[in-house]
Amino acid sequence: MDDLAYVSTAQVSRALGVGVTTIKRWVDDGILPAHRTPGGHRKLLLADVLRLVRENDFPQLDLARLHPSLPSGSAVDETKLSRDLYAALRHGDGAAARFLIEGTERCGMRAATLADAVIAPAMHRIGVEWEQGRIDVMHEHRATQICLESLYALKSHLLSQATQARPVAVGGVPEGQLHALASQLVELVLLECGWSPVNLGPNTPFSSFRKALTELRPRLLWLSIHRVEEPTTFLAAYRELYDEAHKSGIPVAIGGPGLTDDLRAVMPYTTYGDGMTHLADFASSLHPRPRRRPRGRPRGT
Amino acid sequence: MDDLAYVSTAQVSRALGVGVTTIKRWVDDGILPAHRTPGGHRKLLLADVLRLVRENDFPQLDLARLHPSLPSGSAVDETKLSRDLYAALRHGDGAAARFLIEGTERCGMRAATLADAVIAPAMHRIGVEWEQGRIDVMHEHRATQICLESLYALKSHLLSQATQARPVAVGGVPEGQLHALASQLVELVLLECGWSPVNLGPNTPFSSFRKALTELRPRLLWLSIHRVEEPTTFLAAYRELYDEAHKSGIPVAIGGPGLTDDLRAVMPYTTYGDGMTHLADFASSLHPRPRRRPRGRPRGT
DNA sequence: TAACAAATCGTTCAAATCGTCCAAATCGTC
DNA sequence: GACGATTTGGACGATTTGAACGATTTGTTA
Repeated sequence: MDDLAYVSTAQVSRALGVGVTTIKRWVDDGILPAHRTPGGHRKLLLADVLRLVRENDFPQLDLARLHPSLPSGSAVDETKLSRDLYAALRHGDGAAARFLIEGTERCGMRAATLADAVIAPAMHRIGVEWEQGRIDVMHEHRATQICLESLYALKSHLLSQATQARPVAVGGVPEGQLHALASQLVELVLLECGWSPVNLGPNTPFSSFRKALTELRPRLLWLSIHRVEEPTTFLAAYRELYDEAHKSGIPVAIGGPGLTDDLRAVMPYTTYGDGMTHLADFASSLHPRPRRRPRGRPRGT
Repeated sequence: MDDLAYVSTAQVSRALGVGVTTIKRWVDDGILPAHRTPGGHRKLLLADVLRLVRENDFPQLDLARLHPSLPSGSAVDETKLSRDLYAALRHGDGAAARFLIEGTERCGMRAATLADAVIAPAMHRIGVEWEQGRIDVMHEHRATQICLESLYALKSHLLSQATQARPVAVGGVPEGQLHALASQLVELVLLECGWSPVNLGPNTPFSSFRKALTELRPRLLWLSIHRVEEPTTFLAAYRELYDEAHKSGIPVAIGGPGLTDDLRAVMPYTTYGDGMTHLADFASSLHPRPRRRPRGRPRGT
């Protein structure tokens, strides 16, 4: 993996839940191997720390803190990540999948990219294998549950950093629709864009969305359409909802594989996107986030 | 955030009202799990301590000494908690609800108690208000989503204490059923009882449960039945599933408001419970956790 | 290149924890 | 209630730990 990853004494001390002085002493006593910079700073090899911690019974508060935040950008191979995630989901390895998905945040990957370039391809492959009869619905459900779990964990992370007043966005999956995964991804993306998403979840009637418009006064409405059973009734109910949103000046973002070209041609909407990246851009344009520049030495932590 | 995940033997001894030597002995006897520093100091995970306090009836003097955020008094008023949770859910205050639900873990409350005495009553009141037309489905969905989110966060906490090999349990909500909340609670309860739950989620066909039996070889199968649309087809499919589980010696635990007395009278099952406390007891009996040796003189023989 | 903030260095020293001993308290059984 | 087995917890010196200090190194910004 990242064989050449160095970590500092402070990082290790935080990860293991002991004091910095103790880490220094362990290095000096030869318990932990370390290299030295010409100036005398200790540089511990990540692999050494992990190995020693696992082999001996060292305390391990949060080994995840040891993983170096890769330089944001092209250093992360999304294709490989997606393939690894697929393999983990295929075998029901929840721990591995969680590690992969939650690791993307540390790598600085955007939630929209995680959705479009990692999770979507992996779940698509699962779906294809299911259609081909090579796996059971069980495997697809298990994979979905594992993804959901990881997404909730990511959301929890983002929520803990939530700060000022955020505009409200409301959305969900209309009635008859079951797939909660997409809506959960939307929630994550909007959260990252500075919104305060209210996910009404799967199987929500159109009337409830209208109710939410008047009660929550959102500045954005999203709908995830996975499949449309009866286009006629769907269209009628949707148009009613859209009209009400339009009257209040609330933009409506729709997406999902249920929106065929034919269907979309007769649907009014503010924006349509076949991916979360599009949604993220649209949401950001509605509510541009203030950005700050870090000062000093923002490495590590 | 979780900076104080590790506690010392002295802290635990003060919190539980026992001597330091006793804590050390418990660790050495494997009653309390702990890591060791290279110097020999024991490092106890706060979560491990809370779990043991929760599962056995350990003395619980003052948990606040373990962590400033813990409540000073050990008496937790579940009724008040449930009422507060209801109010938070009713108004869509996700942050408050999360705080209440996730706080129960720190109070040493068992997951089953959280489910039966806190979440179930609160959601029941929401359901009643909905039936009376005083709130919309929207509010019920929003409340469910908020609960789900908090439960996932709790699960994440429990999962982070990755332990040894655990027996596998499989379960979910059969086809046509949408309520994921109950199945999520089951997952949490089983996790706390030392199992490794695989939740197949809502809307899972009976055939997939059978598939899971042969492929995952679980030692427990759970089914959450929220509503039964067509008793005849339901019964036929269920019986087939039960027979297969029975042949393999896998116990079947069922529960949920969909199981009326009439229905249950013609259903075979290993155990039925109208609450998570019952399930927790049953699961613990199947897979007893390490306990202290019985006192007194060893039996003759 | 110079300036600056943050992180790390080496050192000291008080506090906490270790392992071990043994007496007192507690429990199950007779 | 008496007995024996077991658990408990205080005390001891030896060891480990971690916070504080000023001096130095490191990486970014101007």
